[in-house]
Amino acid sequence: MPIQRTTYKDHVIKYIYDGLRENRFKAGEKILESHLAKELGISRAPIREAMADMVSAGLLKYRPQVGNFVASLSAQKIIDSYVARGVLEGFAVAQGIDNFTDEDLLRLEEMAHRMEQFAQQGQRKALIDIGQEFHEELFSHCTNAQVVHFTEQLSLKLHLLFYKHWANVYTPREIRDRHLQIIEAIRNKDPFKLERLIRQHYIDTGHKVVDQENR
Amino acid sequence: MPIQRTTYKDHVIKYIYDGLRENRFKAGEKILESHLAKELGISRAPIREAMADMVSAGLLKYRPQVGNFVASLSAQKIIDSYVARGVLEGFAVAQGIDNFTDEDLLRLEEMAHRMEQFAQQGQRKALIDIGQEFHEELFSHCTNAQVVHFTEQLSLKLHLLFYKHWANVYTPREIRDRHLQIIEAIRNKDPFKLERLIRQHYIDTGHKVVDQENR
DNA sequence: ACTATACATAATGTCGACATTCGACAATCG
DNA sequence: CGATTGTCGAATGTCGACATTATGTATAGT
Repeated sequence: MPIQRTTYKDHVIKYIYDGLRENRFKAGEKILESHLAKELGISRAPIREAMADMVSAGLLKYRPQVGNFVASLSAQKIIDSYVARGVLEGFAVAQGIDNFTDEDLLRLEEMAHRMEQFAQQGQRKALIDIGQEFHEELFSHCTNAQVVHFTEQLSLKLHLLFYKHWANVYTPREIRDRHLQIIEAIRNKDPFKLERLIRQHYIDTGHKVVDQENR
Repeated sequence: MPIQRTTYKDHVIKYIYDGLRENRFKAGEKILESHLAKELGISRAPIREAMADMVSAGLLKYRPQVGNFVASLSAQKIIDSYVARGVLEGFAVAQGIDNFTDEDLLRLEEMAHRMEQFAQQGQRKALIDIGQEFHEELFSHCTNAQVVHFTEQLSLKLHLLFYKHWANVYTPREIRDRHLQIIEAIRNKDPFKLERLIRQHYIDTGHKVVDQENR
């Protein structure tokens, strides 16, 4: 694997992203280039580039001649993002339905059960990591680069919400069963049902996250 | 409509975009910042920002410490993009199927017939403009901001190919009939068929564009 | 007291220059 | 002669400063 030289921009992106996750940058708040520049001891150039990147990722909002603001995710936008993800992932997985081997399915089943355990034990981070792994495995058979790209873009945005709420949205058994249902649909080689199932799963999750958010 | 102050970056984006359309920038070719800077008589800063934007739009490819290159759209990538667009637009239109009025449908039908005429008369630009209008009308009832965003991003990329090939991909009658089919599915209030229809339409188009490209 | 204008402050947009890194060619060695 | 290493030019990454613009405040006018 070719290592790639890390530039200041990447550090700044990570810095802002972590700040968003830790809620140090609050929704709607303006992020001053000069503040970050002084804070990180670098010039404004790499900071501008980093923020431009995060704007295109949907994490920041940019107003010309004014500056960059933390994107405020309204309930509707959250739902829209989850729906979009469901549409894309539903298609992606259904499209590659014939490429799953029995071993893939066993591995996925094992993950589903481990997720249940972690959820029972309240191990948030482990649960989220396995969840990520599960969906990466699902996606691994998708050959459509464009769909993969969009989905990754969405992941970046939704991961912030995931991290805050996902662990509380479903009971451990629900988590297990929802994932087992998907596996079952793959096993039955029913792409239409599989696509509908995944799409609906994300729609449900979106609504639940919003409910959790308005608390 | 609030006018927004135009900055150098926007001009540069348009400049590069036009260059791509006119094939002055060839696929795989490197675009030098200093070259554009001298050519446009401005500094490198706005040019860097413009190119970063086009990278996130998928029109350029960026290699750290090396520079920006014109994204070379392989046959597979072209197909992938059309498929992705079909998936998104299929969902978007189907989701808003109940919001179409009879007048909307009549207007769409009229467009379909005008498209046939323009195609017969070889009026490429008019044909493409109407086509754009048709799809905007379809999309106008989609309330999912995220889906709309992705689709706009794709439009930017596909429009380049559209502009080169679309007019030659279908016969005038095919153009009319394909669009009338979509209208008919809306009229029948059958969201599942509608979604499949639109998705398949883009998949077909993608393959035909690729065939046209390899000539 | 309220509106409108003018001003002051501060942030963004842009610039030119320097530092670092890449890619190609030349030189060296086996 | 092929491969590796060294060198050099050029392009990107970053910087600090200046120009332009937005926002808030003070002032003037009715």
